[in-house]
Amino acid sequence: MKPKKRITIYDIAEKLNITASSVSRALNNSNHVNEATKNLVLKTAAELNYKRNVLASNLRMGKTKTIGVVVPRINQNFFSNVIAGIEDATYQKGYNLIICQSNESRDKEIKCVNTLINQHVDCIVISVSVESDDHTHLKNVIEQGIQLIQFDRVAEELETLKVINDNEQASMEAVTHLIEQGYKRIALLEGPQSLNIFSQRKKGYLAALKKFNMPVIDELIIENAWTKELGAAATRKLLSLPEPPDAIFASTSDFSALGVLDVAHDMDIKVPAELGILGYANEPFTEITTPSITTIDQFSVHMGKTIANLYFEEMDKKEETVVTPKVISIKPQLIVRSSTRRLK
Amino acid sequence: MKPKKRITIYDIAEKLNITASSVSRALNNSNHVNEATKNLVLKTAAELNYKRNVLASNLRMGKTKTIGVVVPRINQNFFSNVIAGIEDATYQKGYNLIICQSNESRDKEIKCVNTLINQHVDCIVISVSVESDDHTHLKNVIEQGIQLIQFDRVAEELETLKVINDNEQASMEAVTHLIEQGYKRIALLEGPQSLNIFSQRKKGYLAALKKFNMPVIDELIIENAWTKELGAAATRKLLSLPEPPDAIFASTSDFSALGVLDVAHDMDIKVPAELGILGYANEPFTEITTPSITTIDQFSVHMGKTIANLYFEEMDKKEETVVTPKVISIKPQLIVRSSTRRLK
DNA sequence: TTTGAAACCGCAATCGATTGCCTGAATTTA
DNA sequence: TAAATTCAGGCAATCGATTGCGGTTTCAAA
Repeated sequence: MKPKKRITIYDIAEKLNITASSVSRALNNSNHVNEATKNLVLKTAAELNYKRNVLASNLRMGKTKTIGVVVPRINQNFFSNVIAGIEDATYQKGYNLIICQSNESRDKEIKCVNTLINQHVDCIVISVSVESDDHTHLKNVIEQGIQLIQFDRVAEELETLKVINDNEQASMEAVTHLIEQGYKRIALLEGPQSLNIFSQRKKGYLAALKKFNMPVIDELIIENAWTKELGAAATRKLLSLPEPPDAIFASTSDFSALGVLDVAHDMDIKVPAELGILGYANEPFTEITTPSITTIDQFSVHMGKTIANLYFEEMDKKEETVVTPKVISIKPQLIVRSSTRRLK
Repeated sequence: MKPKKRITIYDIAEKLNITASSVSRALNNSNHVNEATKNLVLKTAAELNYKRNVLASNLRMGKTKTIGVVVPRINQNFFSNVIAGIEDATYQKGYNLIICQSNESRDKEIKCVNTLINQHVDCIVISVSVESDDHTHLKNVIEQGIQLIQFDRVAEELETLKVINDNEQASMEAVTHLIEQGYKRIALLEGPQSLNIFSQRKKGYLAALKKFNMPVIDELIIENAWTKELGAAATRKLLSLPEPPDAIFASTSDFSALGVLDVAHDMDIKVPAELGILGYANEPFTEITTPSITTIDQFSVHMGKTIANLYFEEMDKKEETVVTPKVISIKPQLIVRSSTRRLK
């Protein structure tokens, strides 16, 4: 209960009859100290169990070796994996992570970003919320000279570092797979088109249809079906059409694919024979449903590590004048499982 | 690219021809400033878009309004939910969260804790790793005057604030349920007994058997079966016994229960008719397996909020001399699903 | 008009670490 | 031997916000 007094450089200085300046230089391995004194300082620092006061250092240096992360939800598999990846890579370099969740609310996102700016984090990593249409708060980050890295859901018009998935390509491959399995009427569950990831996935869907000269049927495209419940509702609607689809690509998430599967079970529709189901994100549960769900893996932990490494690379070359807003695109992988495999 | 100069209290002071002291007092709503000047300061602060420099304030005040969280793995459903709960509750009070993962390694756990101490966090929230047997690093936290809150997996001998589940009670209810469903030979998959949570669950298992005067059969208790793979291996061993069990309580996690289910499927054993399966943690996937898995919900998000609120309560009464190491126990809830329901 | 007490506000120190500048000593070069 | 470097280390300012102490002003009571 009596907070033990922490040892400062002044304590060390006093003990060795030198000034704090020299102690500081010794601890920072400056070449303006005698090798002998340096060793002496290091030795007594260890003896006294000295720990640098990070607060003081931060204030003086103006940087905090801290990275702020803003995600819609911490407890969503994709995001917690990305965070785990970031943590893993940044930890090794002695960086800390401050985590915020925007809860898909623009207001909270703005507040989170401002908090992080106030905390003087060295870098802000963000995946924007659905509501987020205006991006002045992100521009603020850049104006403050804080490195900004967007991932997954990004504001495309902002020229920042970005780490994204090639959603369009993945989506096209997914739909191609469905077509190759002989599905003829492929429905699409789409998410809010204001988010780049969802509009890209739609593009991929359209591209695949075009490639195979298949018609785009408007009634098979359902807007805003990005939760399990919305996915289920959309499925009921689709399956009651005069000409129902024979496959549903839940491009928004595996959760909506799960909603599709539930409804199929309820209506006694055979998957994959009568209905193919394809999700997105490779949530752990997709492997263990009956039938298991074909989906797309986003390499989320790897994505986190990539983000961290991108930051460190950018730091290393900070003196270079040419600043190119680098975009790293990770190619997701189609994981074919039982819910769409009806050939062979 | 030109980091906009931030406004300080000196800028405000200069503009208003007063000293920084007064500005500071005005901003902190001290009653040692004239109401008029206070308003003037507030007004110009807003005009100049002043933001308090948190680093300076932290240094001066010696506290950071930051809570450090150490968990074995961020991307494990239970922990990410607890974190989400903590974040939710602390955010409202203007606190930040620094997150670390120990990866179940004692070394990394120690390093994480030391980092958090160095960062002068106001509170450390931790769920210890499996490897963690020696707890001097936690004692350090207390010595530094930092509030320590343990949750879920706790070092019982340390007198700290704790938020835990009543594992024994939950486990007993679970086994009671199995017995009531008519299962006669109930196996237990147990985790490392060095962790309190696992030994408590074993106690509950034993207590339930005793209550119903059922014998404890050693060969039905399998040590160290706390992953999906280990759970599967244990199940193969159990089911090849001369007298195999008719129910398996995977007390370690739903993942090991999933391993059990997989093996049952492979061996064409009917669940729940021939084998009852009971897991722990109410992972999302338990609801969607075939059959769905009976499990125990730990109210993880609520647990996170409880942790945060406990901290704030403790802060409020910090002046009081009597410091009682409070323990909050949350009663988990048995969720009965298909994998154990064979009556009615 | 004097006294006393609030009420305001400024001064200067403090929280520790860092760093530019300067001085004196040691060493090298001419 | 004198001049030019180099090297070590000290001084003091700095990063902004906070706060104890003391001084000045204001206003009311005597």
